[in-house]
Amino acid sequence: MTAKLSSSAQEEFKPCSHDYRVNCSNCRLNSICLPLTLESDDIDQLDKIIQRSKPLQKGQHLYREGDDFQSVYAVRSGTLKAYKTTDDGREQVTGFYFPGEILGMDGISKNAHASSAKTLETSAVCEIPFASLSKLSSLLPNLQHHFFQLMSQRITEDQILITLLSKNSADERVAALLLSISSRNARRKLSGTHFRLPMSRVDIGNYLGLTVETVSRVFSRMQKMDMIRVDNKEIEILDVAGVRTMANIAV
Amino acid sequence: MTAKLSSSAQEEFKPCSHDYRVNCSNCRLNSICLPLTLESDDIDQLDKIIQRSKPLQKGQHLYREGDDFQSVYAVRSGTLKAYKTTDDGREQVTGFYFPGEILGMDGISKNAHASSAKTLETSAVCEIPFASLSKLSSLLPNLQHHFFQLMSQRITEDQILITLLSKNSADERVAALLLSISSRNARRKLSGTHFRLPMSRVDIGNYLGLTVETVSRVFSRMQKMDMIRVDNKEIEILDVAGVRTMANIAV
DNA sequence: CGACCGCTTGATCATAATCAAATTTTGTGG
DNA sequence: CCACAAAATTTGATTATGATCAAGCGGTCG
Repeated sequence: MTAKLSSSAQEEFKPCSHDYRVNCSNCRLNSICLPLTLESDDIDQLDKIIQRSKPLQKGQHLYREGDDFQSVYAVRSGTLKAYKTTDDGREQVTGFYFPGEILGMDGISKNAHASSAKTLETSAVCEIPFASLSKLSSLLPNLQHHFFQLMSQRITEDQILITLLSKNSADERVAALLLSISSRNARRKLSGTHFRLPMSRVDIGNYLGLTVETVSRVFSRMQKMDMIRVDNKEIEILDVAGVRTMANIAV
Repeated sequence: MTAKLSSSAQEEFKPCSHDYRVNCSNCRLNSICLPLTLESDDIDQLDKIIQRSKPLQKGQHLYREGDDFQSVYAVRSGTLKAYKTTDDGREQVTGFYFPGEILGMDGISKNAHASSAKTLETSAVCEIPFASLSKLSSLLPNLQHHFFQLMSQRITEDQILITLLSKNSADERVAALLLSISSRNARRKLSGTHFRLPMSRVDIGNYLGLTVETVSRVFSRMQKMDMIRVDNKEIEILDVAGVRTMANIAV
């Protein structure tokens, strides 16, 4: 299974990763990220509490399950996976995080991170100290509301995953993941039909409750049906309607 | 499979369902519910925004997917299930809600309920208008923080369910659900070893991603192994350690 | 160059789904 | 309170989906 993809409409995605003058006001992600609903003055206040780190290398941890909870994080560039370790030492991938998305909110309830977060490629994040965010939220109703919305959205999306795992076949799960990644790319003005999967087949299988072999077979089958073209991690969706039909869900 | 259970250490659970003088201060659930972290004065303020309804009959909806989101709800007595309807018309049960637990938070993100909620038996709820709660949260940092914690807890619990669905066998899933219900009963000072399941086998299967038949078989198997005694909806856990071993998870 | 890793493909097996039917429980009306 | 219908649950037989076991391929890195 190696259909060479010509060139990849790829993330030339370093939204100022190395530019320390970046701030929320001029970040190209601000329309999908935390500042979403804020007025310009309010964004400046938010900006003051945010800490921008230097990029993390592939495979580095942002935090680990059990670590003291101090902050939530917004992905600035790259991709991360969140995962829990089960009692018998296995791993469960609970989510993938793309630029503009917020992770770490599951640490609030116990004041300790409930999962680990690891980069899948070189990535940069904005650290948002939760104590400061809470304080600011009390002052800015828009911010408070938006953060409530973000948490609620996480709940809603987890419920969609629950449904997927509970009711859908291997084909449907894989197709749904492709559509999810596609729409998240499109949201960031990247190609929704031609992209590079930042995660391994193992991670995909783990996330979807399937084995690597099954994931691989589904990709092969979809390629044979001319729904997608697969070249290693490069994916081209050739027949969006077909993939939607296979997913059998509204994504 | 009919091992008659002598008498049921049951919920004589009407924490003042019909007593309209009830308020958060004197509610016996206040130590596990929303007022958890509040000072007495603050509880009174919270109390003012809460609306107590008359009991809902079995099978009634508290809200439906798509309804305008106005409020979250605390269960006062009885049990509810939350469920989503998939595109092809099937149902996915996303959670069961016992007294002291909060539901409806998934409606915040889109300002419309993302799932439906239906009573499994006669139940009473406290309605908490979200606009008022938000406003009050800005004034009471403890309340804001506690509500953030509640949402975070929902996320954490959903992730546990995701892991269960993704990695665990039918036996493990059913055993884990029994332990979950057991511990939630214990939290309310009810028996953790002898209780009545408020939901049907269909609902259990639906929630756990299994068919009714499989759920029934697992119950039978557990009974044959003298881990539990089953009499219709009455469950007695005879061998807690055994059930824990079968669940193969820390609940 | 060779070892390793990630991915793919094939063959076989096991778990839970599906199909089918009996049995119990529940609800309703007389 | 009983009779009957409808719904829920249990049990059995068979099947299908995806897991497991096994092997090979291709690329990368020391």
